Amino acid sequence: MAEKKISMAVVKRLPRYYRYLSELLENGIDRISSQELSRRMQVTASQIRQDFNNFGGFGQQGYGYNVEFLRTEIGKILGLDQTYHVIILGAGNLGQALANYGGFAKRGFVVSGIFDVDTEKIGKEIAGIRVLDRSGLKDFVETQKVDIAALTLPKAVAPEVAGELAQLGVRAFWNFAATDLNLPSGVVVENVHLAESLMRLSYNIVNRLPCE
Amino acid sequence: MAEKKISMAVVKRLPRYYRYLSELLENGIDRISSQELSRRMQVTASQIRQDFNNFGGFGQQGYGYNVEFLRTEIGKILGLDQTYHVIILGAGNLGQALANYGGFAKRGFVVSGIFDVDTEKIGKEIAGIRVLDRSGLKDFVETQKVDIAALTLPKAVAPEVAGELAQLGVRAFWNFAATDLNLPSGVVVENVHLAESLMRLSYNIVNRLPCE
DNA sequence: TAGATTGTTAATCGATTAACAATC
DNA sequence: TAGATTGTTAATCGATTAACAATC
Repeated sequence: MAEKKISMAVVKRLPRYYRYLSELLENGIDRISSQELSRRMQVTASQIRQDFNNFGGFGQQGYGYNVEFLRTEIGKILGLDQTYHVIILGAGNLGQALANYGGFAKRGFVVSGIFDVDTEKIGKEIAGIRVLDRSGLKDFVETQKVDIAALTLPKAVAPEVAGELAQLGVRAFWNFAATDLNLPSGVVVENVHLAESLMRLSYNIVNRLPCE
Repeated sequence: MAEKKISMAVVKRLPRYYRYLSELLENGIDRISSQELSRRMQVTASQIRQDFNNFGGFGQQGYGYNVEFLRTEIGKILGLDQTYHVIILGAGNLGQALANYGGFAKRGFVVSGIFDVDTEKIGKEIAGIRVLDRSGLKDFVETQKVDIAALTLPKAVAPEVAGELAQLGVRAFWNFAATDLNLPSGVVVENVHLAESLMRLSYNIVNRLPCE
C-alpha cells in the first residue's frame, strides 16, 4: 500500500498527541478543537490540523475532533493495537528499571526475557522474570517470538550483540548503549542516548539561561 | 554577549559530534576532514562544516580539523568544562540507575542527593549516597548548590515537585516523568519520555518494515 | 440558517545541500 | 607551487504557519 510518505517530524509528534488525548479522555473530555488542543499543548492549531490530515480526516467541520476516536486512530498508527515481545539485554540498573516499569505492559510491550553474562545476576528474578545466561540467547530467539530487543549493556559489546540478534531475525532495537548500531537496512533502531540528553541540558544551562 | 543564535537542530547534533570525536581520540586519530567524519557519522560533510562554523572556524583549509581541539571546543560549548550538582527525585529503579551510572560523573555531573517519600527507601545507600526524606528537600536546596534536578518520580507528583524546586531556585530539570512540566521561563527542561520513544519504535516497526 | 471549525492550498520560514572561492 | 579542504554564499528542499473555502 503506497501511502503518502509521513515525515519524521510528524511521527515524532504523534506520541505526544497520544499522551494528551489519553489525559483528556481520563478527564472525561470527549471532544476538542484544534484551537483548544493548541492552547494546551503549546503548538499551533495549524500544525495540529496538518499533522492529523496526513492520515485522513479525523475531525468534523464545525465540531472538532472526537477525543476517543482520535486517540484510537493515532494508537493504531503508532502500532499500539498490537502486542510486542521484548527481550532485555543487560540486567543492570537500567535493564531492571525497564523490566519493572509497568507502563509498557499496559501499552502492549511484554518483557519475555532478560539476559546477562554476570553469574551474580543469572537466575535471579526481576519483575517476575528469571534472568537468563546470554549464552542461551540464540536458542531463545530461535524458539520464541522476539519483536524488540532492548539493549542496556555496555557500549563495547552492544554492536556485536545487536548484530547477532539481527542475524537471528530481530528487526527492532531499543538502544540505550552510548554507541550507534550499524545494522542491515530494514532493521529499525530507536536510540535513547542519556548522555547526549544530559549534554543538551548543560548546553541550555550555559547558553540559554543568562539571556531569556 | 549577543552571539548569533544557534538553532536547536544544530544543538541536538553537538553531543553526537562530541561522542565521535571522543572515540577518534581514543583511537589515536588526531586529525580528521569533514569528508571522513561524514563517512563515519552518516551525515553530509556540508552539514558538518556548517554546524562547526556556527561557532567560528575550528578547522584549517587543506588540513581538516584537529580532533582534540575540536572536541575540547565542542565540550566547552556544551558546558562540559563545568561541574553540575545533581539531585535525583525518586529513588525507584530509574533513579537508582541514574545514580549508579558512572559515565555522568566523568562528564562533571555529580549526584549530591537522592530523595524519596518511601520509608522503605529512605536511609538506604545508593551509589554511596544516602536516600533522604523528601520532606527535607527545601532545607537541602536552600543550603546546598543544586544545578540540576532529575525527576524520576510518578507523573502525578512531578509537576508539583518541579514547581517547588523552581521556586527554590533550581533552574534546570532532567525530566523522566511522563508529563510536561510547565515552569517559569528561564528554567530549562530536558525531557526523556521513554514511553514516547517506545511508541516511535513501534510506529517504525509497523510502518517502515514492510516497505524498505 | 448562522456559527464554528475542519481540510487544504498558498505563503513563509528555516534547515540542508551544493558549489566554489579563499587559503593553508 | 599544487593539492586539499575549509569557510561561506547561493540554491534547494522541507516543514511550519497563515488564510480561507468547504462543510458540518
